Amino acid sequence: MIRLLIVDDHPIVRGGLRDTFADAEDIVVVGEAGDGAEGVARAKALAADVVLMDLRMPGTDGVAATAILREEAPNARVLILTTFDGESDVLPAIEAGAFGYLLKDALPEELARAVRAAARGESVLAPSVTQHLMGQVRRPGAGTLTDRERQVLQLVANGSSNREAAAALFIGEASIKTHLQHIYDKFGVRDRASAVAEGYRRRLLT
Amino acid sequence: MIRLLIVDDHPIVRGGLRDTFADAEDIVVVGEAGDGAEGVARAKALAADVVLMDLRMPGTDGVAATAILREEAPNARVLILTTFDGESDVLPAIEAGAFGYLLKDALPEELARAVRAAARGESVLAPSVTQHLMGQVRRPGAGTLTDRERQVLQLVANGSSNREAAAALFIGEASIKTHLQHIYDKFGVRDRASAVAEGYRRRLLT
DNA sequence: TCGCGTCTCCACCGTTCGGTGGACCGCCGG
DNA sequence: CCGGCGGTCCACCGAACGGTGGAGACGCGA
Repeated sequence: MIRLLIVDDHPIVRGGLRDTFADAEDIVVVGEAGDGAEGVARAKALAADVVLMDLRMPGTDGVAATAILREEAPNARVLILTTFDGESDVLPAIEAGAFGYLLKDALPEELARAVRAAARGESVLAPSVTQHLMGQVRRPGAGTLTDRERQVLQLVANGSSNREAAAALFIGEASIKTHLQHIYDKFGVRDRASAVAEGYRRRLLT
Repeated sequence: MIRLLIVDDHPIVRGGLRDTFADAEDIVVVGEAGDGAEGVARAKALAADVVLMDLRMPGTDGVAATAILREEAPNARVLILTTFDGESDVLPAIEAGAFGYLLKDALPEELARAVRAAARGESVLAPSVTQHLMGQVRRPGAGTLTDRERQVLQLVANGSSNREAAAALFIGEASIKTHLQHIYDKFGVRDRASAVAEGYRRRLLT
């Protein structure tokens, strides 16, 4: 019998998931949690085998909770279940130790299969996620901005001139220009406006 | 008895919603749909009183479906139910004729109350939505770009200089500059980079 | 230990951009 | 019928930006 814990901040989604596993005779939902911290606590207290975890949650989010669980309850296999197939969250989640990454589009049967696979220690990825993951591995580094570059781009998107961005980061204007040049190179663009656009398209900016 | 139709592309969410209304004796879920077009068809066929509609769906999205329903089934009251409290979707949805705008954070009881209110012809808005709506009404028209301005902004986001954008639209460079100035005024920004950022935030750009 | 990546900074130059204050036209609605 | 809005265009100026080609310092991993 697989002991399953559901972690999602939406009561409706929790209800739907609980329902989904009601028919599965080899899976029992041992508990629910509404945020990451609660999820970690319950996973330990209830000795969950598999944790179905939402990514976007108030407070401790899914990635952080997954990382904590890897440390404190290594027996619990985490399955990420999210609405977004946006590229940005996949890698952090997997780095944090998630066993799978599923989309909420998934059919109930797919979910049950994924839970069983995770319980066996196998990995399950949604097709679109697999594709994206391959794309990442293929170009290691390229197309990824450094932390500093992201900061600069965010400031520029918020209306900072080079001078203002420099002041905000306590560095020289020349450094801002260098960072921007590197961003242009990585994105294949020629000016700050399209760099900002590309930043939004790659979901690096909010 | 209130006849309720659920329109959402996620089976899990549909299941959770169906569950939510199982207890309500004055509400009966008469059907479900997985996209906007299907939702419109079912709303008409099933004579739904209230339609609980997700915004983000493949194909016909919630806003489009709402607009069609206003035309073809004016008796059906549409309640938008979405994960995002992002500013961008509220106005289009309400303009399209939605009776309410709720977030999926809502508790089951709140949902039931909202459905009953909509059936009575009242409007229900999530608190954060109300706040945003007031902010919008305060500046009527301001913040909306004209078609031409959107075209210019899109070109700029794609890396065009003023000269290139002018060539693309077969107008003079001076006109591009004028359009950009108007965009800056409307957005409250000072340069093209942050105008592009604002364009993405308002979901005017893709 | 030796690279490689990251972050920092410099100078110079041409080009582009942003700000301002206009102007004219066509169209629609009061 | 006239005002407002959207679209087009003009000139001028200073400031900011983009391009180039460097360079030194640090830390991490091979």
